[in-house]
Amino acid sequence: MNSRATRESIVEAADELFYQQGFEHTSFAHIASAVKISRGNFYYHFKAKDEILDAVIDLRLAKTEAMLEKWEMEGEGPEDRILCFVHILIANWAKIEKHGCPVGTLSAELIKLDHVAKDEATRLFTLFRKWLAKQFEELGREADADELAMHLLARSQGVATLASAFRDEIFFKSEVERMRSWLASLV
Amino acid sequence: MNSRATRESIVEAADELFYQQGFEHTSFAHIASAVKISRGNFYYHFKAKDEILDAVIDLRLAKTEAMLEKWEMEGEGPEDRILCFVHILIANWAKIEKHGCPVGTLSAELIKLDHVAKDEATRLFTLFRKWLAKQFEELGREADADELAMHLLARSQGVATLASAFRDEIFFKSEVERMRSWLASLV
DNA sequence: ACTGCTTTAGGACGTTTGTCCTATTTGATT
DNA sequence: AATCAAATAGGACAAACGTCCTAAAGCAGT
Repeated sequence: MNSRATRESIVEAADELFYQQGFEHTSFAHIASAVKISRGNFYYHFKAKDEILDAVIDLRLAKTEAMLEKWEMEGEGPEDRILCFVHILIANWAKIEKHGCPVGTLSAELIKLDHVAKDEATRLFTLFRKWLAKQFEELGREADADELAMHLLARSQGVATLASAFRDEIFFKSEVERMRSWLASLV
Repeated sequence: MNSRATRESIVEAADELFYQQGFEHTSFAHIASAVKISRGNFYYHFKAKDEILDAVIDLRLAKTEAMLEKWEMEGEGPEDRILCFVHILIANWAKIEKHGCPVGTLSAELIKLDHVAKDEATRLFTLFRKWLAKQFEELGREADADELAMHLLARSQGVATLASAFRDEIFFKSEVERMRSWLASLV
């Protein structure tokens, strides 16, 4: 098989498993059996486990960038685009309930492990931060755009954490509604 | 040494280490060297690692209950007491920056591991939830007391997550200020 | 068919993990 | 001083971990 194709299957399987069970708890054997290749073959594509983590983060960064660009096209105005962000929470509720927010939980785990890639993981947050700030600027909030972006980001994180701890969809949806009305109150 | 005293040192060392490096990443050897006892001696006090986790959660539950009771005495009114909650964020900033919120990060890790004790960890959240709801009731918000409690809890979680990812004390304090003015707007 | 590079399989390695076992020490009671 | 349960130390154990090595298979271009 093509080297690139195998590499991509590894990264995608690792991406999924890191999200579902965490980075540290996911072993090479686990990824190998998911991709259906031998353990030894790994080291042809990656020199170490940390390299897979880097590749996974890069993949997530790329996917996120693509998603944000899509919203940039779709949303008719800045408020509309920010609502796109709020609505991924609802769209991904089933996964969030089971495994939390993919950005927040990875970042938290790497911070706890004091892993070298923890700042790389934070870049995922930065992507959303910058994008949201841009929307708030276009909304006429040049002065506090970044502050508002961080505020919304923080609320999403909190909602994801608590909703998955309590497995409470009612709370989840009521908080999303709260964010919408908060957003409406800004305009 | 007294059996109880040793047991307590183990639990306290484990509590600290679980917070600093996570439950899974902390090994028996690590706890043992912190308490300065032999690895083998562990199994006189605990049958398995999970039992230490249970003991750690129980310890945190007890400490939290004591703290909430203290606030119940100290705070002059419900608003004052809720402010006590908000202010632990500031008081614990140094630790939060390094290791996140002790409640949220443990809960998130156990959820990710799909660990049997994950619901036990959620009880820590429940403690704060019930206590906050009680304060909001006394504030005259009987109708939506629990919703407000969860809202405040979620915001604290989000702030802790983001502040530790970005190591940003400015954002941290501005969000705490935001919570205070939100609280004031309720009265 | 042959060659040479790419890709894979499978096992060996040294460590570390949680767990268990047994011998020894400690300390209170007689 | 003798006794005995409580408490500890230290090593043995299999399993799992990340890593490395080598031989074989796949697959082009000639």
